[in-house]
Amino acid sequence: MRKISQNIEDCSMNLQKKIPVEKIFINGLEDVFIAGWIQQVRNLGGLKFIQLQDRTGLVQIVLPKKKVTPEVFGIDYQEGDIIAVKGTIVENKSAPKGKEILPSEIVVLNKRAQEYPIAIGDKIETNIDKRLDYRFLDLRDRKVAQIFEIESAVAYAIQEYFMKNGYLQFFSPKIVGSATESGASVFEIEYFGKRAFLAQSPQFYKQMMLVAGFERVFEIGPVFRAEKHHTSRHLCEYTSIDFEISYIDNQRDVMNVLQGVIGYALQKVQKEKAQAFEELGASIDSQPKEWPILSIPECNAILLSEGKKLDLYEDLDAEAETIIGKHVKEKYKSDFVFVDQYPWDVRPFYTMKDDNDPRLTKSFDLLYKGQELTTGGQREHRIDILTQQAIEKDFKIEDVDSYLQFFRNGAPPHGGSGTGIERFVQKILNLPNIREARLLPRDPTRLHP
RNA sequence: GGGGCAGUAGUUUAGUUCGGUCGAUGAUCGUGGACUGUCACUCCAUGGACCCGGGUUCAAAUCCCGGCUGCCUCGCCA
Repeated sequence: MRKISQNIEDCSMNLQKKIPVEKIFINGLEDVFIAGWIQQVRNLGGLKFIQLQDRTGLVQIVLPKKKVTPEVFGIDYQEGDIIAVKGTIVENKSAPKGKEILPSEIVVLNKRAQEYPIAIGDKIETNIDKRLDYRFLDLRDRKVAQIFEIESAVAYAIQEYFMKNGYLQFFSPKIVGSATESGASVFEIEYFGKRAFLAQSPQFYKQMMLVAGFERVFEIGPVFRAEKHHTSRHLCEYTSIDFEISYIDNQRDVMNVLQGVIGYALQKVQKEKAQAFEELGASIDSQPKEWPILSIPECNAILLSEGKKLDLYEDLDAEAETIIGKHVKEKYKSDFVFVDQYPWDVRPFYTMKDDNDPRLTKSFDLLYKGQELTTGGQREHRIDILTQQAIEKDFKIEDVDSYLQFFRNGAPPHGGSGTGIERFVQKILNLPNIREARLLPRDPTRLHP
């Protein structure tokens, strides 16, 4: 026994064959082999309890002095130690869920070298910035880990939806040579003596792929924004879910895809991560079949009735988004609303203008629970109009020329959208700060770890 | 980029109003001990802190100035 605990190589246990904690009480197992870290030891003298945690859950190991070997009983177990346990499932009324593990053998795979630098669990809530400094330990808290179990499932559901619907997944460069889309907000880097930038969006590459003939493309990847915003909903680096499709009649086709993919992801994650939602005390409300669409003029009318006056050609501010979100929740029982026909003044030059009012566009925002989740719309594919619009937005033609080049050779009518996955997860779980939904956030002051 | 508030043990929190009673509170945690059914146990003992720099003063956790850091908020966005 002692030899084993000192040398894993000699261990008779095959660690890769350990059983996930969530699976030990199903399938009528009698003997189990599990491994994880010690979440807590409760020592009652002649009786000890170890709460053992692995990725999938928590289980109680019971150590009655008279029923386990002196070796197993005598080990100085501490919170954070990594142990492997062979044992028998025993039933006991006072055990959690009525079942616990009586160990025949315990191997300490690694002892902790210090106490935790942050508090894990419900007793004390450590501040978010300190938790982020020690994110690897913060994630030992199931409530934190479940956020990323959900994010992982969301990402997978989205990929699955797109793949099933004939989209091409592609990967665009994140080091780019020009920063035309939104000059002020890019990070500048040095690239072998040349100026380069971190991609602020895959926008141009998505469109390039459509000109190439792929018709339906998507990418889930990092984007970078050099904005010194101090808010609970912005990051300097986040993960963008982007898609772009050809042969659309108008922005409604983009909305349909968006409702399809977001709706699918919600439905799937709710089903597959039911346990996580339960542990987090979160749930997803059912949504109407058709998500409401409100034009900017319609939104203005609603805002006016709520006592808030906004210029027709102005962007919705945070307060306005909240009001609209509340309105559609009450009226349509929907957490989602498309705000359509955004003003031209607040949209990029490649946005297609509205057919009837050139001060509006064929673009929209998708609001989720009163906050902007997605921006999308139809893009201008006609080279002469696109060129004109670039000039209108004060671009020098030579700066956008490589982009305009796509459209000189024929581009189909097209559109698409971009969604921040962290914001999506934040809103699904009603997290107070987007940093909770980003594993290792980058903001204007945080660069580590 | 603007505005507001804050920084006290490993974590968290009281104390700052009105400088002295602070040799700094409580919880959690660590260490030592007791306990055979705990439920992020209980009980006993014990350990550990005023963000950094300058200033005012007989005296600074407390007041002033600067810096750094954090939180909230607005703008902008996803």
